[in-house]
Amino acid sequence: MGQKGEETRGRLLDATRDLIETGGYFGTGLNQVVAASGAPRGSLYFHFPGGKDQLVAESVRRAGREIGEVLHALAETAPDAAGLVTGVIRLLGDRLEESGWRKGCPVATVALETAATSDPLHRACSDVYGSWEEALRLRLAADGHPEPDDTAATVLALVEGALLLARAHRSRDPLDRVTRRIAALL
Amino acid sequence: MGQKGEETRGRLLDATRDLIETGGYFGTGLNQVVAASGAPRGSLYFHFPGGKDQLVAESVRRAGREIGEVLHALAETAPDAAGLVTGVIRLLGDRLEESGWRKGCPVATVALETAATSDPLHRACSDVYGSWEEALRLRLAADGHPEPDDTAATVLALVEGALLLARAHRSRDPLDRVTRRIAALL
DNA sequence: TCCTGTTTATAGATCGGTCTACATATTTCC
DNA sequence: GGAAATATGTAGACCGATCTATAAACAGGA
Repeated sequence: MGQKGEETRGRLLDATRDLIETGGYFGTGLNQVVAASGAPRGSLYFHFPGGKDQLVAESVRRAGREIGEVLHALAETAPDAAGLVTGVIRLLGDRLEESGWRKGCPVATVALETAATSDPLHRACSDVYGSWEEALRLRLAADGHPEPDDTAATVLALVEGALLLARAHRSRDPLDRVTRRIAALL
Repeated sequence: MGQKGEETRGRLLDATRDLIETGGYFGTGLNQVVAASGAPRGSLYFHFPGGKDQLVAESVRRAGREIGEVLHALAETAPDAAGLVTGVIRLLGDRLEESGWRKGCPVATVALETAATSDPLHRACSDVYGSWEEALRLRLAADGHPEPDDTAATVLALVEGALLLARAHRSRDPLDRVTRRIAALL
């Protein structure tokens, strides 16, 4: 495989991740991916023989892993569950605003577009959300929360919904409002 | 304008609405719209000279109005805010499951895809979400809720997030979990 | 020379959008 | 009242651009 090969592969995944976050699965063309990554067209199909689906699925999983790591790090350092959640929202809000309302949740758009059509992509998105929810659940359970399962799902839904609304309105307002009311759930 | 013309126009909007709900803006081709509606290609550009953007924007607003009417009807009949929210979730959940996880929120996918790129589409999505939030806020205020503004935004985010997760997992589970925890916010 | 790992070039389909021709109402004018 | 003129839609072929995917050519080391 070689070092150069791995690097090209990584550049393709990073470029894909950036582009799908803004435009989703159908809104991102492989021409854009090739142009943004600097890799030649054929390399894409060498590294991802499964084509666009494989490329996007791996990008989704990679993005999910990255955010998952941030989540775990915050879960270690935050004083309580409320601090964890508000910390995540602030971090994601900063990223969203700095990117000009382009970068919200890297999974959401693809998840909605492919929910009913593509099995491998649907599975990738489902797995990522599952892992995030599990991270939340663990911290809630460790804190002795009475309903860790339902609350983890609810908090994840709340954060995803707030990110969606923030992008739709191009404003941090929904994130701020949700932050102010989150304590009622925890 | 004529009766026939209005009917063709409506068929185009309905077909578009169905298709974008499943595949989003970029995932829906005008060929599909033309095929599904039965209208010829020329009629599309006669009724929607603004092209795809105008067609989709009007479809989003129409879908938003329809759900808004359901929301207002439920706000009149539900005994309290909790009943209103759980009623909405049950209704949307039924629709989602019956459609094979295709029909969640008719606005969400387009909102995410076009948040940073298309102004008219972004505005249409933003307006629809704003109208739904306002309907919630009015009912919360009428019930004497202490924080109607923040809570309306939070509840809307929660429902949208739960619909997103339900589609991602192809399961009602997130909707059920959120329903069980919603009382803590109201 | 041959194989492995890349890269270029291109194929074939589909995209959104425009064009002209045609059918059907509706209005105008004698 | 009835024909001519105008407005309102319908219909589908067609355009260049772009899409994903493949096939053929290329480089460098054993």
